[in-house]
Amino acid sequence: MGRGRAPCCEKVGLNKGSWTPEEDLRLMAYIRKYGHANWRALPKQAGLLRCGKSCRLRWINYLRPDIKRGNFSKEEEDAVIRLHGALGNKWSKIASCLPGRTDNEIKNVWNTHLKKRLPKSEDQQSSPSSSSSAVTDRGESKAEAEAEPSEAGAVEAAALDDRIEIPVEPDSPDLWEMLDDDQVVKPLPCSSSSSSSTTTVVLKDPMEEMPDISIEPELWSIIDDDELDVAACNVESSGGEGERWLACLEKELELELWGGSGDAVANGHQEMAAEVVEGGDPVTCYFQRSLSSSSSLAPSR
DNA sequence: AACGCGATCAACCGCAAAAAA
DNA sequence: ATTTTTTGCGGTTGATCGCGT
Repeated sequence: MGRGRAPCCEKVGLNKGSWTPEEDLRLMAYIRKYGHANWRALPKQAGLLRCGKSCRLRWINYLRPDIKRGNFSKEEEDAVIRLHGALGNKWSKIASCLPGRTDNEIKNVWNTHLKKRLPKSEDQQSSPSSSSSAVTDRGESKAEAEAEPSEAGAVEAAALDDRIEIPVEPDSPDLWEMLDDDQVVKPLPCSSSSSSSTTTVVLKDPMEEMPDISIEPELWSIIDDDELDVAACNVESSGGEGERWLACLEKELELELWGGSGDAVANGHQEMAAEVVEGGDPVTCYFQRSLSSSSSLAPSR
């Protein structure tokens, strides 16, 4: 092993600053397909000129599909104030009590709105002694709110009205391996009407919470360069370019991941995994593969 | 219309903790 | 048990926007 602490990434030649739509696309596509087991290796495998740390931050604070966007409600603000009184500047702890809100977002809201709104005396008022009765905006106990997100399933699921239900072959372990925990709400037993050999997995709909992104024409040509058949998406034009792009991404990924039939799709994933190991660009590979198999994957509508 | 200023928020930086070797 | 690597956290910065003068 090397001496001393290695830098988190090779800083030279890496992009900094705001993320471009193409970078977002690459990161989303990669994580949805392969997850984020190793942030350090992720940028290279995803073909991103970014530090792993930067990718992680972008995913957690912006691209994660369960991010709640928009202004904080009064209840959320109250919860932040109470929790800050109990926990102090433990933004990640506070964020864990507010599903869909990130530590960064809460920190910003506190520093820009809530801190100055509080009377000076009230800064000390919400003391940790009140923590036993500290409740979130939904009235759950603090202990409950701090439970693992996956264990707060009922609460989380209640906030997710729109989902994608996808039949998955139970005897395709590689498919299950690729299911990101963040994406899976819960497995559902199949109804009697559906095939007895499949299990339905409920994914959060990433389209639901996505911000509007205006897409430069250049991005389409970039995607075209990767041979993504945009026209095949056939998304209604009323959705706007951002929605069109995201819907296209969603459709492509879902179709490639789940829409194909059985073994062919599973074999494709194994091949792709091998390409990743060999240092290829999985996103580009994905798009290229998508094209080559588009005849069987093309949406019918 | 132009300028200055404050507010907002995404992203970066450095450190510490946790995990792995 | 120690060292190295990776991840996560909190503080801070910088770009952008909107409002007032």
